[in-house]
Amino acid sequence: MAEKMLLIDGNSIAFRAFFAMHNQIDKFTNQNGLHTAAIYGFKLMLDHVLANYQPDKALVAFDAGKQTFRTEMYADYKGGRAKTPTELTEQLPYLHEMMHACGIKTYQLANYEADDIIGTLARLGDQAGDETLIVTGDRDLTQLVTDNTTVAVTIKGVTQTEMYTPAHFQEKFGVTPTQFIDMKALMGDSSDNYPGVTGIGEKTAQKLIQEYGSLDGLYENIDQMRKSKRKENLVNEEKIARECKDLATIRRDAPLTIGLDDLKYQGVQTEELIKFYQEMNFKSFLSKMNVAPSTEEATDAKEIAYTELTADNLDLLADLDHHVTFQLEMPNENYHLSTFAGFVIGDGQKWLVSRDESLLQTAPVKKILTSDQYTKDVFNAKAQIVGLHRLGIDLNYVAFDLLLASYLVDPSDNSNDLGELAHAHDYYDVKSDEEVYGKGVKRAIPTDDQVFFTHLAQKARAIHELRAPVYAQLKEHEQMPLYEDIELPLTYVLAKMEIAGIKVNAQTLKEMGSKLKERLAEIEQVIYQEAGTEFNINSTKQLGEILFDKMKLPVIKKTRTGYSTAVAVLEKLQGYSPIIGHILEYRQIAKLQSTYIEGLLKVIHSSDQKIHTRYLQTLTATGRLSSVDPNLQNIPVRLEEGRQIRRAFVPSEPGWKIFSSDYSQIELRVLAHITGDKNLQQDFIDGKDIHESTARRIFHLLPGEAVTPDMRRHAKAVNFGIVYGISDYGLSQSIHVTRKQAHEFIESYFEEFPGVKKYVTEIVKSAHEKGYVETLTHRRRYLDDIHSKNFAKRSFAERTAMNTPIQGSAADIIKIAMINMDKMLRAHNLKARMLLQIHDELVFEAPAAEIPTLEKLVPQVMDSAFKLDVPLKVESKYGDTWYDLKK
DNA sequence: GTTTTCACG
DNA sequence: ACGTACGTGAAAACT
Repeated sequence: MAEKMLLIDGNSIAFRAFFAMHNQIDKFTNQNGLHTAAIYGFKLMLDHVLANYQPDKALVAFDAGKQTFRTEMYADYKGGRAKTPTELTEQLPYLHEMMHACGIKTYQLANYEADDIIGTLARLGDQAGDETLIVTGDRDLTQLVTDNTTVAVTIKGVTQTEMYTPAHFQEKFGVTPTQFIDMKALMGDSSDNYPGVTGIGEKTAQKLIQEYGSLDGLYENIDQMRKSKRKENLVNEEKIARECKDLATIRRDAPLTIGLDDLKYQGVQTEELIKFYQEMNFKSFLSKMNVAPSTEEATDAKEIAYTELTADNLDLLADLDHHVTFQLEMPNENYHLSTFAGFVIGDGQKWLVSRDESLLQTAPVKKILTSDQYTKDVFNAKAQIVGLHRLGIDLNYVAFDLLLASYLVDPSDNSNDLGELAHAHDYYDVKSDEEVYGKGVKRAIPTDDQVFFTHLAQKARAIHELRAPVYAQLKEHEQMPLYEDIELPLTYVLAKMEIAGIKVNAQTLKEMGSKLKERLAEIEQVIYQEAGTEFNINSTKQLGEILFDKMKLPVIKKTRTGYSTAVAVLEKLQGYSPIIGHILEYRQIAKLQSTYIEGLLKVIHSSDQKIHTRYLQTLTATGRLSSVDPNLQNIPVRLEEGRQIRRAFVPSEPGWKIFSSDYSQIELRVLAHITGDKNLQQDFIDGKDIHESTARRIFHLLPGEAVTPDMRRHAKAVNFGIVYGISDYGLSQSIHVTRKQAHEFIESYFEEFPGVKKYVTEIVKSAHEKGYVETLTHRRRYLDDIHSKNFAKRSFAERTAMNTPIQGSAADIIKIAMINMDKMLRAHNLKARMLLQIHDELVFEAPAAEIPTLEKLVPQVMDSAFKLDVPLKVESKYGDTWYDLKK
């Protein structure tokens, strides 16, 4: 029977793995100072391949040493290569050890390279009718491709590969795998250090082989070739070419001492692998296997005692300490709708668990959750508040929220899973939900009490035990005020907003929907006419074929997978055909229809005709909120057609209005404050139109001269660019000027605003030194790529270093305003409710009679949220729907 | 599950 | 020369 064989080029994969992880090389060492990055990367690759390929036979081939038959033939073969770093060579013996633990044979053969071992085995496999996959970091091995042998070459990192089949090979190189060897004979190989024929590179070699079929064919017909320097070289260097062909050819008849029968894949030897991981200090692999990192800790770490709480033993609650850990378990991440699976409550000594959420409504439990006599530690307080609210319980006096606090310590640690987050804190005595509940369709709460209750108790224990270390980190980062005075109080405010929800008129949406549907059908027909065929307009692939293959429109931009058909591209094609305009119109309407009409209709709660979004408080890298299920922070506003959607958002009570206040230019004001730039500050203090005054400065206008609309537009783009971490390229794209002009705008800006220039230099320098940047409230973001050798990655990190303090500080300010606003509404006994936050805007609903109060109060609270060196400006509007807002 | 596109600040 | 504007979420197509 045909079997599947996996052949791995050990040295080249180790090499790739080592350099893929090179920028983190110091992170990967074990207890004995052994470097382990290549071993780690190798295992990532291996797991990836095994999961996707599932071989019956497997082998990792290694080079035996520097001396091979090739170096005998040609002394300089692979000469001139830098010495392999010892940090890599020291890892090779352990790779053999790891492969053994993985149940995979390793092999090397004196005088031969790994390539030849693989070539020979692949031939044997072909003859036996096996299917073979070769994994390598070296493109040379693609010459082994046949109908039964596929070669996977790593692209970047180690898990991404490019699969070479005969067809793909042909497409890529325009020749067959065998012909490719002849190409190499002509063009040589600089990394293996053999020369080929003088003056012939890849393109010429390809052309010649395509023309003559092979090296032999070329030399048989060389007399007919017209006289040229190239012909002269080919004739003079025939011997070299033939030698190079020999060097380039991978042997398929190496004298192996093993055969196919020796390659059976044995599967993982679990105990051996665990021991190996522990020796290598591979914590993440260990935690995936549910094993603690070191042998001592591994013993019985998972054991935990718990008691099942029932209606009959509620008196146990009275014995609890007054500082408890609590978790209401909701299997669905949307806590507005999730079922309840059970809960755990305890104090570090004793853990009480139950599947019966109705026990929460009994007096003793309810007292603990609501009373100021008990402080509560939880994971995701907002989810707990909303979930308990649905059970009629007002959770209060939360002290520690593991999710929220961890996010402040490092916002990139933003897993919503308690187990995963604990693992990130090097705490392993708890599993992730995915491990216990499964994923996809198989996800389910375990029916086995032991399994479920253990998981619940372990989660609670993890919260309890991580409190001290996480608090310590918050203190070290000077983030206690951010946590205690901003994020934790904000959680209650957000919970209140989510619970309140916003009323949406389904009828309005449906009516708009049917009109849009008609228009879509019309435009669709027109497009089919213009294209001369029917196709799926939503498919970028099909659309690309129509526009660029069939209609031969010029290709403006390509994506990784094909033609780009994005708006910017289509706009450039406007003049070529009326179809472009129709496609743009179709896109716009289709977007409204699918995302906003149908999307919003799906999430209106039937019980109250409201939409209850969830704000994610622990997701963004900058400290902004995000909004999901649905996203209410991207409801259309810029174009009138889309803006109409807002007509459906209405007050939830008769006689009420929608009221909204937004910060004007908050990010530029924050920029003026943080940079201390006197010119920028003065413009804000003087209450100027900031884009206009920027234009005035950067275009050096005299007092009487007018700012043209174009000048203002350009200045506005420069201002945006400054906030984003400007680059001349980015600016040139946004305002359609040359890169040189964009560069001049930026230079001029920096001359006029020297404080901003100084800030840009200093924040990047500081980010390099510290590895992170901070906002006004000590919110922190780490920039791992700031030290990258990769220009693109490093540049991105540098722009981020500029942008994050600005975007993040603006987020801090509105968060403070929200907390203060919530207090004010209560202090003034107002019925008004805060419903939405859209980064620089707060949306309320309120009785008409309260509008005058809000018009004074909201701007007052928002203005004074944070004292900057420049004034904050707030503008308010109100109306009968979210669409109808007027000043 | 990933890619492309497009809605928002 | 490199290769992009900063931060998000959702839908649809494709693999």
